[in-house]
Amino acid sequence: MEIKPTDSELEILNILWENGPSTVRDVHDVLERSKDAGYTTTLKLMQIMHDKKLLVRDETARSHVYTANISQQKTQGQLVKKFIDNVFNGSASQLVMQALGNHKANRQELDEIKQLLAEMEKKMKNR
Amino acid sequence: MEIKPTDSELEILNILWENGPSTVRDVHDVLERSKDAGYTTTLKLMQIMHDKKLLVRDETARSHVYTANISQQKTQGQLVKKFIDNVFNGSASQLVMQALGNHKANRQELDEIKQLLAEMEKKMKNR
DNA sequence: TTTGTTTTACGAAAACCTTCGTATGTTTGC
DNA sequence: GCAAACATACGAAGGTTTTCGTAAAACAAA
Repeated sequence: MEIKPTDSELEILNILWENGPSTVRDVHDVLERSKDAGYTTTLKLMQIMHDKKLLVRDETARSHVYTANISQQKTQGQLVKKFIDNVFNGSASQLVMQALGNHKANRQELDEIKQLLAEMEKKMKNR
Repeated sequence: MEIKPTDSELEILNILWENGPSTVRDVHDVLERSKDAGYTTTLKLMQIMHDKKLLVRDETARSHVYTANISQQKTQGQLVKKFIDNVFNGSASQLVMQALGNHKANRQELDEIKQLLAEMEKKMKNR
């Protein structure tokens, strides 16, 4: 099952993942803070995402309540995989180098990454 | 200066970065191995990329010779930045975790990343 | 020279994404 | 009840990307 949300769709998915089930109005209010778009634009986008099964909705109330129908984890995973293939010819570590090199991570983030690396090393030895 | 090649354009850029200056025929032959597209499609794409200044070309010979006009480094950097913003709300380390978690890097790659991490830590302390 | 191959240029169709206007129906508050 | 506010549905315009057919020019070989 291929997942490839567009940039606009990703914006909406991010809001839904963050805030949980929301109406078009809810999403639009968040979107409006960073973007300039009409209400019906957001509505239309979410309707199309519903058609594409990216969202499910509860039509009980007049204001439909939308929920993301794909997990953030899985979506990010697929997008990263595709990105690595397209941009780094399949080399994950090259992507990591780029990401770490250009963006300064803070102490906590560095510690988390170090820990992950340590775990990966352990797994490699145990084989 | 905003750079945002499409996926198709990126395929061509990757070939040019890999192989150096090439004719449309050269690029198309490579492309054909992994994709199914007509020659004029590749031609048109490269002409458009030329219009967009993504490529430069030498028209001396009948078969024009195209060269990438943006560096792989810089392009990857911009794409990673945009990707992190869109998909991981700006958190580079989250991307790193995803990339490292799902794709298994080999020993050498792990070492390179460890070294990079060490350097970043050193820089943090010296401040 | 003539025929066939290769190349560029160009137009246009098809698909997709984004945006918005308008119609229509529902709800709320006075 | 009625006007104002709010919601959905829908069509269509405008933009971009991808694809391909066709024409014209350059070249190669017989």
